[in-house]
Amino acid sequence: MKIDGIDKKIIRSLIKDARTPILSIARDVGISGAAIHQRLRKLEKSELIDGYQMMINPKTLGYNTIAFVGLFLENTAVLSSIIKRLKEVSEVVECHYTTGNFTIFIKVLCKNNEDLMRVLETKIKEIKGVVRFDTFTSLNKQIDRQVHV
Amino acid sequence: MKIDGIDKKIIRSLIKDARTPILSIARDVGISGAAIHQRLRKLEKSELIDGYQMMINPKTLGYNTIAFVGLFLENTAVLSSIIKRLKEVSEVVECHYTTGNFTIFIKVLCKNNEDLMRVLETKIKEIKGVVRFDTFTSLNKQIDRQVHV
DNA sequence: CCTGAAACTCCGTGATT
DNA sequence: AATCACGGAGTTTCAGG
Repeated sequence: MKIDGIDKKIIRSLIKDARTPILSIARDVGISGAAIHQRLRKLEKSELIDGYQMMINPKTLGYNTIAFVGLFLENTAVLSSIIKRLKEVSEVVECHYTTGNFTIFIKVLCKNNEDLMRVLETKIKEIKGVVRFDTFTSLNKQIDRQVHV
Repeated sequence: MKIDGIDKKIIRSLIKDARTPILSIARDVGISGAAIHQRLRKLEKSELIDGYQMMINPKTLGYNTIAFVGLFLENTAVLSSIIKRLKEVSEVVECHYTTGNFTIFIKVLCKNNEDLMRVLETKIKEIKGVVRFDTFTSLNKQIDRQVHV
């Protein structure tokens, strides 16, 4: 997949604000709206673009605690069924299968530390196959961005 | 901040696709476009909405490796200058100040394992104040979503 | 908090270079 | 791969219930 400077400008505009009108990008870039439209269609077809999302600020909903939790599993644990159970825990917003000390690594979003404890104790620890876990609580998110284009 | 069922429908539509026309949401919900527009303005003012982003699929650009890296710092390390240096490393897409074993926890996006090694050895290890780090490489992202609304 | 209507802007496509 | 032109659609604002 090769993208040129104009594509980069389109992408950067839309990463910053996905609702930027095509025509306004066109004016910025200096070519017609139809041309931008064509390029965008091509980018979407190439699967470089994985959709457009409204971003929610979790703090406004009272979610103030981010934690990363590494799970240690029993040797006999069935991975797919653990993933399935984790999907049912709405506080789990990311889940990775990893190398290193852990087997599964998750990112959890909770209201506060007590809520985090509750989620870990009543929802994560209860999952069959999970032996123990290590928790890293984020006090402050300093960087949050996408792949550099 | 209190949001009702209609707000939730608007938010869910736009999380799924930030470019969904207001009028199409209006038809779904069964009220006028102007009403949806008004609610959206209010949600934006409330800071519940943190913008709209085009989502890039890193794999299409050759970025196939996600790693979480916990950094151990010298006691004398100056946090703000380390953050500043990390911002200059484009592969670092998230950075948290954490409790637990580490001081700083980052998420890194690289082309492959060799690239990850290069970034860690030549860009992270070189930062003054960073003593050592633990790396967890994601083999597979199973869940990736936003706070539940 | 909603509606309908008006004015404005944008989108998507087809024909053309 | 860009342009223009055009009809259909979406956005935004406002007066009014």
